Amino acid sequence: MTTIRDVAKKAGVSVATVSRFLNGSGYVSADAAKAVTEAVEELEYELNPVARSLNTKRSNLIGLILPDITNPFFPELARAVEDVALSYGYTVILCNSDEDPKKEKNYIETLKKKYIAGFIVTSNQLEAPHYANTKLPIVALDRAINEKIPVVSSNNKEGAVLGTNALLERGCQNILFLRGPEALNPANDRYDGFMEAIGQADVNHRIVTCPFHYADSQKIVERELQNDPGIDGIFASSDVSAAGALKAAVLLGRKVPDDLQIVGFDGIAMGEMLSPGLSTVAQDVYKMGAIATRVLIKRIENKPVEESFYEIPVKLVLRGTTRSVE
Amino acid sequence: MTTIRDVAKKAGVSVATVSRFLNGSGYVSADAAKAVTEAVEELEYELNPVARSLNTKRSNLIGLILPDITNPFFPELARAVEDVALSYGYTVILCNSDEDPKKEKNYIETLKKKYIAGFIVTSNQLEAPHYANTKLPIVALDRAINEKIPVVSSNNKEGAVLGTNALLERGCQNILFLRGPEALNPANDRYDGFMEAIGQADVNHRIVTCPFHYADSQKIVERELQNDPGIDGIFASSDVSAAGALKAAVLLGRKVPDDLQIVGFDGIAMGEMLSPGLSTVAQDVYKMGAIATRVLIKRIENKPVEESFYEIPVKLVLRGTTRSVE
DNA sequence: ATAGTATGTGTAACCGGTTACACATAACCC
DNA sequence: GGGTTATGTGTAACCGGTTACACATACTAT
Repeated sequence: MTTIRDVAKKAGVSVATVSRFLNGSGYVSADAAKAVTEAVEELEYELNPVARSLNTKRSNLIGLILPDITNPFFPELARAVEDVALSYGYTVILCNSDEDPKKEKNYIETLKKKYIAGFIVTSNQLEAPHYANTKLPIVALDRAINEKIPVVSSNNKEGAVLGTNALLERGCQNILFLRGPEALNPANDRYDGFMEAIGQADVNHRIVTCPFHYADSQKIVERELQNDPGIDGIFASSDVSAAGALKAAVLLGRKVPDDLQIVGFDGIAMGEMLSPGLSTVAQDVYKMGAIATRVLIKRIENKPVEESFYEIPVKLVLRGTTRSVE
Repeated sequence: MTTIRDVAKKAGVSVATVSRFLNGSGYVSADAAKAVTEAVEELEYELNPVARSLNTKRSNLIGLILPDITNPFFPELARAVEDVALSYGYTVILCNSDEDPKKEKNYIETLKKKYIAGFIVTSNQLEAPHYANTKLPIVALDRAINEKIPVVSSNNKEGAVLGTNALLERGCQNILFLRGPEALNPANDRYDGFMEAIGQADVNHRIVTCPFHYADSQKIVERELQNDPGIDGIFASSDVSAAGALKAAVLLGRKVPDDLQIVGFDGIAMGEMLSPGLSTVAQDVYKMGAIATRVLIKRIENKPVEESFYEIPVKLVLRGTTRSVE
């Protein structure tokens, strides 16, 4: 392996000059620059990032902490993070937290020792003391950790208004709202949006809390549909719940969208594959991940970050579970 | 930050002794061991992995190279890899290759410089010269790179026999087989299995090559169903294709499973959410990932690896797209 | 002419571990 | 008793970079 000393020898300069040239730090004359460039070329020198890390206490590693990559919401996010990270020369470490603060903390400690450059955190934990006192750059998704940590999230409330209105405009008179877990910020924002929109309409509605879990949602909706056969619209706080609702509706013989219309929230790929296709409030997950990563890298590189709160617009995607508006 | 020298001083021994104790290498007396243990405890010393890496030229980083985490097959695999890696003290770096040899190679080179411990490679590229000459431990998924690299794959051929027979036993007389891309080993094995099973039956069949892509599969199947309305069974080489087939069938008004039965291959979570639920030949993706990771870690740690070829059994999962057998 | 600043470079210490080697003592064997 | 081997430890070099500091020269301003 060729080292910086080999390069220095070949170029006839000192290692300090080589290092300065390579890092663009300090003064290097044109002559020296040329000699070093040539030596690097000839020796096919490549800098050893581990050696560098050891004394700069920095690296180009980014930790991506998310609850579970298996949750269909996260792969696209991870993909975005990885794409952007790669384009800036960073490498992504995947950390499934299972929403367990111990696991999160453990990862943070472990990766700190590796001089990790920063973290992107998608966690549902509302309290996160272990993030607060870290000096490391962090960007949060969907959840504010504290004022100093930038947050990227969807415009959840507006999305919920959009989704609710989609059902109202299509004539729903008896709407079931599947509220997400109360511990989740985004779920609460969606709830607020639903309440706002429904408050301005004169229709029946019922609110049920429902985890972002397929089978559970299906069961809950089956029960609700049996209790109240008059339900003609369901707005679910997640696509997975909406898929469960659709399944329940089909099993109970409801005609979707004729007798019952369903709108989900998230915009995961699966929605398109259902029959009928799932109407949903689609988040731009890729964009969220990409922006979060760019902001993180700016912070890592001490470049100015304009804002600390990024709200990504959502988009209503109408497919088969809603009727065309008359 | 406390260093090994602080510990040595506190324990009244040399750094060499501390290092030997910490690594379990060389001789360390009981007295010295005790003194070091106590010093470590008191100083809350934690070894710096970067410094260690620099001269051992090793790390506890594992590279996971896969085509695209967004493909529903991979999240579960990634999850398994991460779980097992974590339990052995390794950390996973996520690499989306897009099946582009340049990207793969780039990742390998980049991570080699970080002294990565090994790679798990899920690639569809049949040729992979850049893996062959690496001295790094590698485990391949679904595809043989060369004789020295262990492979973990599903029992694809047997799975295809299972899936085909499921349709035959349920009375299908005119089966459409959606063959996967010819560049993929697993797809070819599934093709072989289909051919074997169909060869022993006296039914019509037709084979169409079809990418593992939802919308494309849907289009292809729409066309096929229109050309030959007599098709009463579809065996798809992937669940995504099966989902496309199901969508096509629904759009064309075919009754599934009464007039047309469908079986997929993969066992991704989405299959359950479709209506009717997708019958499929399920791979144990988590197990594949877990085994691959364990084998890799054994190789990394120079422990004996029994075999170099692991075939994980598949399981026929019958849901709503097939009838109950009469 | 002279101080002061900008430019340019090299030496050597340092980051925090590992390990080759030298050396010392104890145990074992014939 | 003397040679071998096993046990135990410390010193210092090394992994491959970065950077503080000292020093040298060129340019600018007064």
